[in-house]
Parts: sequence; structure tokens; C-alpha cells
Amino acid sequence: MANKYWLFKSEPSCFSMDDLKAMPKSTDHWDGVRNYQARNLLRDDIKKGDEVFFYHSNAKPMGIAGICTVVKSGYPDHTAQDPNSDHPDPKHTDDKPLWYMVDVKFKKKFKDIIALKDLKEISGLNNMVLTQRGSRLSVQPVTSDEWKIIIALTK
DNA sequence: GCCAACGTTGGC
DNA sequence: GCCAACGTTGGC
Repeated sequence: MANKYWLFKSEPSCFSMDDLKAMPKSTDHWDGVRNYQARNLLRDDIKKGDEVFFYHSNAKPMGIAGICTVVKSGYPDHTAQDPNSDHPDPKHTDDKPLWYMVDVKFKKKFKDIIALKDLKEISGLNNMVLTQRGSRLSVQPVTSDEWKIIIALTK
């Protein structure tokens, strides 16, 4: 099965690409997702070996900062059980996990952030989830064509 | 800081 | 099951 491509959003003031790089082994779990559509992707579709664009939202500049790699497929997001975490949810239990996360490892930071503004001007990316008006999904699929177009921008 | 778009909640 | 109200996301 070929690897797939994804895009994860984060507000860098909360967790940035540099923060991921600074973690032990440059690896961390992508916790705190509390949206069902994103949860389904984390639980069912995002697998070890997949590659992920790390997107900085609500930031200057706003755009794709680099690439990380999935090193562990979906498993229950135990931070939901920690009342002191940012996103506790009493409906999440050991028996019936509700929320999921994956582990990602820093791979590469782009020399320059690829700005959302620029992505929106590329015709091949017109149908990308990220460039859709009102798109809020924080974990989203990227097609291999979209991935190639964006990678080519960094060369 | 504003506000449009979206997802979720809860009354009925 | 509908939908208004509400809270959040995230670009601008």
C-alpha cells in the first residue's frame, strides 16, 4: 500500500514546526483533535510512513512550514482523559475511546514558508481542501498531485 | 479585532 | 428530526 499524504494545521503560537523539531527524537503525538471528520482520518486512514505537510494557521506568515512523517498510526488520544489537558472530554474512556491521534516526526523545514496566498493562485490546487473557502478541517487529505505541485515549489 | 463559515448542542 | 443558538476556527 502506497503512502498517503496529509496536511495538519497548528497555530504556531501553540505548537510550531520548530517545537516539533525540539521534541525528543523530534517526535510528538498529534493530540487534541476534537472534530469527528479529522478523528476518522486519524483513526482509520493515516498510517505509519505517510507524509504530512505542517501548516501554520493564524500566523505570520501563514502557510506550509515543512514536512513531517507519521511514525505511529492512529491510537487513542489519552490526553482527553487528563482534566488538565487543553481538550479534556469525559466521554472518552479506556473502554470506549472517542478521540485519536498519531505520532509524527520532524522531517524537513522549508527554507521559506509556502504562503496560503500563493497556494490559492495555483490552478492545480483549486480543489485542494486547504484552499477552499471556509475550510476549517485541521487534519485533511492531500492528493499525490497536490503534494508534487507543492514540493516542486520548494525546489 | 472582526466576522464568515462551520460544527455542535439542545429545546421542541 | 429539525433548526436556532451558540462556540470555535482561522483568514483577513
